[in-house]
Amino acid sequence: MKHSEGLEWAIHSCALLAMMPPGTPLPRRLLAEFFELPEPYLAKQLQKLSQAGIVETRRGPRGGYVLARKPEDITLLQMVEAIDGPDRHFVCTEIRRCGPTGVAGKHYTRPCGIARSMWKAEAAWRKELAATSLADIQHLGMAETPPEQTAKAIAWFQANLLQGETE
Amino acid sequence: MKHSEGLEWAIHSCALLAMMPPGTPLPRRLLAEFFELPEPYLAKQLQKLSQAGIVETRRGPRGGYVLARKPEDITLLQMVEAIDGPDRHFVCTEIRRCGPTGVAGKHYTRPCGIARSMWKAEAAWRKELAATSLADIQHLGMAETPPEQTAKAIAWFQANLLQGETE
DNA sequence: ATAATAATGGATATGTTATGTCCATTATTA
DNA sequence: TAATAATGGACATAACATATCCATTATTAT
Ligand code: SF4
Ligand code: SF4
Repeated sequence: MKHSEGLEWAIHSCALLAMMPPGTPLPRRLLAEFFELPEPYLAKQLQKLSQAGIVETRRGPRGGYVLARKPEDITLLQMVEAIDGPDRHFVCTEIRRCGPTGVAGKHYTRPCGIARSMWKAEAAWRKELAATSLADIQHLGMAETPPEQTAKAIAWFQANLLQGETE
Repeated sequence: MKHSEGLEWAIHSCALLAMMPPGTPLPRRLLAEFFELPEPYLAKQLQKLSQAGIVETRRGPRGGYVLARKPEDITLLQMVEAIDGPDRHFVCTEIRRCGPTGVAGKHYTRPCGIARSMWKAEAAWRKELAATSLADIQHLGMAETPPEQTAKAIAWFQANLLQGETE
């Protein structure tokens, strides 16, 4: 019971896209290089973000990924569900119809106290995620990160984007 | 990202123990038979519950598992952590020290906005689980389950317990 | 004491999912 | 037209959940 690593990568990618000046798509090659991640696998996560409508893609030269909406309009829940799916974590397998005593099956057809309690807790989790936007995450990060840090990262990307250009 | 099936079994086992009249230990053989689960694997989950101090064990004939505390004093969180462990679901792998730009590593040493937002949501989940007791779960279930259902389950166990006796 | 019951914990096997890689295709731009 | 870049399917590998087995220890009844 832990989140996939791909989720971490996806959120980080979004956070990066959010801090780039608008109108500059980042190709996944640079994203992978920046984080030192395996590019083909990162591609999977970015595809999921794309399918979920969180990022937009530009194909061809000077293409890459851009946020589809403003950071304020992208919630943590949307990113999490894009990668991990919308399914509940606690699954009721009906555990052989809740006991062998025949009658059981008839009456336990609706979710019982166990499932509902677990799902209620998940709802609290989702609510918190839905209340957090990508912009909120940025602000939290800013409070701890010196501004020149952000500038350096942006500069790195712009330099590497240009490199492909001039050669 | 979903809970192990073992968790479902463990909670169900606790719920059963809770509705049994006190002082009657249930051997795992009957628990497994009741739910039609593989006994050796269910044993693993019960061992975890035992190690966590949620159930107590009686070895030998007429032995089995009993709740270690009153249902009001056993929370859902305790059961979940007994099975799935206390670790956080979102793990920060430091993702190559948060970027290649050298400086990054120095400043990002503390959890950033991403990790803290994810962990905040998990805290909400845990809080909800901690606020739910085994007794609460029982009451929720009672509201939907006819009383004769419970009686039948108890009777089934007592009959099977006696069976071993008389032979 | 002895035999039977029952949990324990280590070792091991199997299956499923997450992780990682590769490639042919499509779309876009210079 | 050539180069860039995302897409999606197929595939390989690693990690983990699930499942089984067995020797051991503790307890109770006889
Ligand atoms: S008791 Fe509840 S959680 Fe368990 S199988 Fe039945 S409906 Fe599902
Ligand atoms: S940015 Fe935050 S979540 Fe990501 S690796 Fe750094 S501290 Fe961990």
